[in-house]
Amino acid sequence: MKYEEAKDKFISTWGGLGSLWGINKAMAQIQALLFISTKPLSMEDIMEELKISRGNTSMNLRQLMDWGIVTKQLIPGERKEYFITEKDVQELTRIIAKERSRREIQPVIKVLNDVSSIKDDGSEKTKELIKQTKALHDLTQNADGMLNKLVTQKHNWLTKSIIKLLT
Amino acid sequence: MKYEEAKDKFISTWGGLGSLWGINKAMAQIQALLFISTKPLSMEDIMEELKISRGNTSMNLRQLMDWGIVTKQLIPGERKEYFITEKDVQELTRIIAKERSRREIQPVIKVLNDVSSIKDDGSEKTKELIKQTKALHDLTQNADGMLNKLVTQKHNWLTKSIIKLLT
DNA sequence: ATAAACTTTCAATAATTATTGAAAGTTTAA
DNA sequence: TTAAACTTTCAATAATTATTGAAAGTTTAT
Repeated sequence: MKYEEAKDKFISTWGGLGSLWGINKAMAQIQALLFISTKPLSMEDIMEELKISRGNTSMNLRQLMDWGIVTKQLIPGERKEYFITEKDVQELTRIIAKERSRREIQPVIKVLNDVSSIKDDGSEKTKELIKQTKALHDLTQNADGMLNKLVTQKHNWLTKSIIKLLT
Repeated sequence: MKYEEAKDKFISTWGGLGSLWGINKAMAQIQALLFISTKPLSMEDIMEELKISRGNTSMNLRQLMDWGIVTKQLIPGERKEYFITEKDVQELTRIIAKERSRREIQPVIKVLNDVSSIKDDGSEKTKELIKQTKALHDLTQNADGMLNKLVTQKHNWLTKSIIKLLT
């Protein structure tokens, strides 16, 4: 496999994974492109490389910046804006996990908590609703908490050895 | 909040979460409905409760069975097929994690491995592609391995205490 | 102040994905 | 074997989501 082919394969696979996760394809592809680029890229560069429109590029870059994954890089003497992405995968994971937790998991935990807190009127179906949503609530909360802990703290010897144990 | 309202809220929230994950809304809602039901439900029951068509119900039930989350329950003397879902959240998580790993994560690991294995021609951009996809490969593989470990093994004292530590 | 260089916005359109419903298929009972 | 009871399939359609491109907006240099 040659460089160009490998690059395209990486970008399109990463893009596909993104859309599978509710992150849109263009957004994932822009991130992928920046991730393997050796230098900051302009909007023009990105449009050309991925063959997407100016508007699309602009909107998705802004989203990536909202997420905190991509930042502007001003190059002295240049009028254009250039962009770079976080290159450390550990840090990237941390940001993504945190953002997904905030946007997706937290609201679900809230609803599960509300639903599982309805008054028990003694009927079998109410009991079941309470019991099952409570179980889901606890699980979701634990999983989310674990994810944040694992991912937030820079790896110290303890987490390192735990991961070793589990891996 | 009354039972009916709580039920609807749960089903629609769960459905929304599903679509956020690339699982379609109807599929997630059917699972949610079965999850809080006190008895097996027929296709008719599901169609009526969720106001979706027969075809839609049939297809999505089949998908849920493919995933191993829902099973047919034959009721003696009844002609119709009835359905139930796994009620233990721990087990549900195990099944879903395994399935997502198989369908989504594994193919990505493979591509990352292929891409990061291209021949190093000495150029800076090739080096960067190899380095970054390798980092992503390792991370993805570790995360996937951890997920499987955490989720596959029934909780014994060790994992329980690790979770306590992390939570 | 003006214009060139660039970015953002957003209504229109295209692409994708989900849903319907009716015809075809299957199973069971008599 | 026939017909009723039920399920599956799939082409058509609807709903949703992504993308374009040109007009409006902004910033910088002169």
